Amino acid sequence: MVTDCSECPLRKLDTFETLKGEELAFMRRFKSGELNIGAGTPLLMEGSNSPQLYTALKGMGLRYKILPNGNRQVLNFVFPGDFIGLQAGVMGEMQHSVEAVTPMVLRVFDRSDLWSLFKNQPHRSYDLTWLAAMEEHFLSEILASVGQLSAMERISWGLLRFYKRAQESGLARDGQCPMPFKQQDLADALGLSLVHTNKTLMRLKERQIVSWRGGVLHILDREELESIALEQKERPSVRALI
Amino acid sequence: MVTDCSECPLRKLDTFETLKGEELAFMRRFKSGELNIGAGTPLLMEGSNSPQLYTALKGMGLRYKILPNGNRQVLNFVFPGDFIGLQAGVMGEMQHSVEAVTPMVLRVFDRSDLWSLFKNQPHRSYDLTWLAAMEEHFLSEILASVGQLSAMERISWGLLRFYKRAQESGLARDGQCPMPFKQQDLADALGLSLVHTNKTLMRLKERQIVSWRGGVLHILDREELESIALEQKERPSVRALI
DNA sequence: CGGAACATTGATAGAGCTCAAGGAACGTGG
DNA sequence: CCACGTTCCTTGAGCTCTATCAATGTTCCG
Repeated sequence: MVTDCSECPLRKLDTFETLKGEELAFMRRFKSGELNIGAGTPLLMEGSNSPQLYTALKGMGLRYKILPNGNRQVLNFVFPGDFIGLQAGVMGEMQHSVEAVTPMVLRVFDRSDLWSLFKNQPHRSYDLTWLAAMEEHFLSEILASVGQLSAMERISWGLLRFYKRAQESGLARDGQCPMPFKQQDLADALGLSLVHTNKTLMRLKERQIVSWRGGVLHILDREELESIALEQKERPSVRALI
Repeated sequence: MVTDCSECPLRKLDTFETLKGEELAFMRRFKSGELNIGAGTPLLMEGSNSPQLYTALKGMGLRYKILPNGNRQVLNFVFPGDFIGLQAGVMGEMQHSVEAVTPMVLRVFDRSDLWSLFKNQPHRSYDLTWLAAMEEHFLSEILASVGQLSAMERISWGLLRFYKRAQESGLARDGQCPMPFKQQDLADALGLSLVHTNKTLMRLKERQIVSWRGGVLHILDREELESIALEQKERPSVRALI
């Protein structure tokens, strides 16, 4: 069964208007299919020139870079609703890799349609730029955390951030959300070693601040977690007023 | 004297065509003036909702975030030709601050014109998205370095990257380029302490690999520097083929 | 039941931080 | 032109945090 465009996750961007008839028709032509992949499947590889773009509909994934020394930096976690491959679409080549961590369902777009989108759908192209700016914003937040926080602060920040992201995607309830990643993934995302990540997580568990077992993350003491993570302010959710 | 649009740095993006008459006329209307600021002047503040966008014409600057604990993460260095404020333009609010480090000359654009650009100039709006994707790409490279490299590797990588960037901007010759930043800036960019940054720089100087004095950076042994920085491959410079 | 993948724990070493002080460069005012 | 303050750079000492190494537990699946 193919999800209809009128309920596409990308559309959550439309805060000031819904798709008009003509636009909707365009988007229906734009999409080119749906893709199911298993856990662990690589979706895009660094250096590849994929002819396809994706929107994650279900499941979770991982964006990462492998460095010349073999180390892996996880750039972020892919949630349902995320757009994948904009870089390749716009720059001609992926600068990082993406792989599925759970089974995923993806909406597939044809890259060659991207230019016609810019030509004919200013609203959509504006949304794309907005998306790119958002990703840039999130990356800079991660960079600031990895660059400036201690291990305990980073882990707390990372878990909190993940939870908030899950909330926005409607995946969280009662202070818990799915967390299908490995400790190694979190370590690679925060620039910490696996062992130290584990020990830090242990301390958070002992202190009854979080629990993370069996692929489920519980936030037990959000206030405490926020104070450790140095997080006060909410993330911006306001659209531009143009 | 006002720089003419036909020699605007933004135009270096045009690899497959130059501005046609109509487009050029549009861009001339788009720009709204030129701005001179002194060294140390804050240009945009995190949280501000600036009605202006800028293109750096001359001078250098710094993008950074201040964390709740007072630490500063430098996101990157601003070179001539860089676009400043796209985030605010598209998201409605800056998520980081920008300040001049040398005296700067900036081309000023009016944010309210951005939407008409999307509506009327698909090429320009495509370029903007490309720009945002490029910035995302650079940020992810920095993140990977900060997250995964040792201090010596990071410093080498940072200097090399800076030099390459200067080369692209035409600011480098004979293995040297201007480097008007402080060691503290580099330290904050790479997530290192000032003291350790200094000691690591000293070792690079002793080994005759780089020299950095009086605001000028010399790359003395580029091969060695590249090998320490784990850099082999060139950065991508290919435009999308759409 | 056996093996693979992942999580946990302890011991040890070293990279990088902090503190503290001194030196160099540079602009400013007398 | 020199004294002086400020800013930035440099260096040493000591200590902490985090990485690494090496086992042992645990879970899950074939």
